[in-house]
Amino acid sequence: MALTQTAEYALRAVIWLAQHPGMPQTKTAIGHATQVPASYLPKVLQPLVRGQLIHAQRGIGGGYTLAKGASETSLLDVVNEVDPLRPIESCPLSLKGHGKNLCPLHSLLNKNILSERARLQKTLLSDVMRGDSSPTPLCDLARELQDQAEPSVPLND
Amino acid sequence: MALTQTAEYALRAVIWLAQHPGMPQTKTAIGHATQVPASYLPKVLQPLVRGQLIHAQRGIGGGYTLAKGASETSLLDVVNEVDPLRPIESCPLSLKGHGKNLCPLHSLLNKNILSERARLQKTLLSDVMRGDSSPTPLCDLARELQDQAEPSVPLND
DNA sequence: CGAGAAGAAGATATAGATGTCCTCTTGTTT
DNA sequence: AAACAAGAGGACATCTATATCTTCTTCTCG
Repeated sequence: MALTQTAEYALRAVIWLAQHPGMPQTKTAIGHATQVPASYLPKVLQPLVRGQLIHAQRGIGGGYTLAKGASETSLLDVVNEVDPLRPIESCPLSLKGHGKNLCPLHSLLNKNILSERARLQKTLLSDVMRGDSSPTPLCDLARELQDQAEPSVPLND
Repeated sequence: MALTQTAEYALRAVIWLAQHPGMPQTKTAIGHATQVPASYLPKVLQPLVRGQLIHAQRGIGGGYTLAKGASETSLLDVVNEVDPLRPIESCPLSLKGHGKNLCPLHSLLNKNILSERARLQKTLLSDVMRGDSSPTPLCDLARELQDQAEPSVPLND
């Protein structure tokens, strides 16, 4: 997989937040809607809080909210907080960096990383909130869960 | 990292083999030259043997050799044997596949995977054997080690 | 044919990513 | 101020990728 599981989780959660501006979402709500383990969400989202991408509010009525507008945050911003996507600076084979001279292999691998970064950077949260081709922002399941209203008998946590 | 460590190891080893056609390279030689743990190399290379990309010869004078010509094997062929790079078929959120309808997020992530695949597929071993910009095939260290002739006192395996 | 060199294969260790749980702190509401 | 809801943070469990080691099989050479 290109991204780590944790990065995937962070993206799903933040997209969910973007879809609910001004309405704090608890970890339980987010976890349920995006199929991320609710007990793991604080771990995932905490770097985003530190990075000022989202805001966490304690107390009754609290939860997580997006810190900025959906069109001011790129997917790369999110990914970089939880799982920094670094270009290859120097060949892993040599202890001393080669400076900019990567061997052909690592030069190619680096192109992949750079292109992946570029695509993530170019894409804003607002770009993935509504589908052009597909109708649902995250996926049908999430949408269905949302429509069901809050479950009266919440699953464990 | 985009590729797993194991995939990186496999690529380094196979490139090394491509640089020594017809000369069987032992795991010790490969490991030393490419900075891959020699004790781990059989694990890494075995899928490539099964996939007919390389050939393993036992006995004195044995070792690993490339099965085909350097321009008949792509980097993707190698990567796919040790760490298959699969496109996203269906949204991970939904248990039932959505068919081709990925949500905007996974559609984007999938584009990254496809573009990575395409670049790896387009690149043949012969393309990374000699550098256009950088002079050394793998990296300086590997080249230097090669030039030192076989070490008279081999490091532990 | 016998000895030694080399890969094959499985058991076992280690490290890091992932996930859970419990306690503490913070903030809101009454 | 008291009660409670909610995130913060650390201890701990689990799973997977990575790495090692030992034994077995196969092959080459004398």
